[in-house]
Amino acid sequence: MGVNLKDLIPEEAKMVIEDLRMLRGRIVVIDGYNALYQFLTAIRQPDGTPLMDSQGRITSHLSGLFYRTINILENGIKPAYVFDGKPPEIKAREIEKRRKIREDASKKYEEALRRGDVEAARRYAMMSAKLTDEMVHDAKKLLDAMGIPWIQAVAEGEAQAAYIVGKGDAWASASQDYDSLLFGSPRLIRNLTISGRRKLPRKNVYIEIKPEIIELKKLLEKLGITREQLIYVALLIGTDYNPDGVKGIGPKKALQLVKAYKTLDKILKAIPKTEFPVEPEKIVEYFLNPPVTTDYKLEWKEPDESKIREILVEEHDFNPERVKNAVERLVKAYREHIRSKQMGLEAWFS
DNA sequence: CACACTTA
DNA sequence: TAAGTGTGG
Repeated sequence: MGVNLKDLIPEEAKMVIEDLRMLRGRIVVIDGYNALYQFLTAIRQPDGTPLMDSQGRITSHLSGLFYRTINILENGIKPAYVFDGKPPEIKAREIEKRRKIREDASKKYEEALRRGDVEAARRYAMMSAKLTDEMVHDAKKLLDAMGIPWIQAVAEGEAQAAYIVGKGDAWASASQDYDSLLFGSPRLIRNLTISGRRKLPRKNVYIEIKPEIIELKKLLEKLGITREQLIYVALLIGTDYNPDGVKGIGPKKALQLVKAYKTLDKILKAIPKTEFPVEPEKIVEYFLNPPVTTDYKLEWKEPDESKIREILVEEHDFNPERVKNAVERLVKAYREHIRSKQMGLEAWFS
């Protein structure tokens, strides 16, 4: 589930976005896997059943991707999605851990359904949700039809996003996870792909969720550490490459330790008999120099209405009226915020 | 999560 | 205009 830096981010390093239009004209690289997974888990009936077409194929991820992307475009934000490639070898333990969680949740889901506990069923359905290759494939196809660029990462999407933002080809990365900060993304937007109101788990209370920007430079300044040291902190708390972290060390102690001992060598000496599934040096190296591709281009194109209709209405039984309305909004947003601004003089005279 | 519609 | 409800696929 990524690195949990939540309790370490000082208020001063965060900037709450009151209105998405504040990001007008900015290019944002969205972690596609993270976004799709969120839609897949969130867009469900009360008992946990996802949206499905007449052939029983799940469509929750497509619904979320479609409408949310249009929303983002209407606010003048230029989205690009990045998708994970082959997970690195050092992630094996985390992947196995997730598989186990899904498996257990799947059993509990069936049980909950049997005893008629709708709320529990929903929770376990969310936990057992798996994003398949087919779902990702469908999502890419839909993005193509919408004219939205997507990038295939070599390995970690968050690493690729960080690279693109670092190079200045985009303004920020967007994900619920903090990993892109460790990979060096200068700016991370959280809560971009979730709506304004969200139900607190297990409570019948709704809270306002607003997008927020975390600036890496400010974060490091406020914490008084370097990016390398932030990676050490993550290592102590737990990352995808050592999911259990170090026993007995939470965010607070981790930061203390890193500030006290400063170098990885000394930090490791301060926590003797700690075992790591992967050598810590190797994990640090991966965050500092992950495999990325330089072969990408960010280009927005005119949406192709008939292709969109083909995918959503014909293949997946979306309501034609709803899709038509949404495409109208999409085309309008494209013309207002994207085409006009990326047209050079050349296009004007042709 | 988001749309479409209702309610006040 | 804001918030509540039912439903989407």
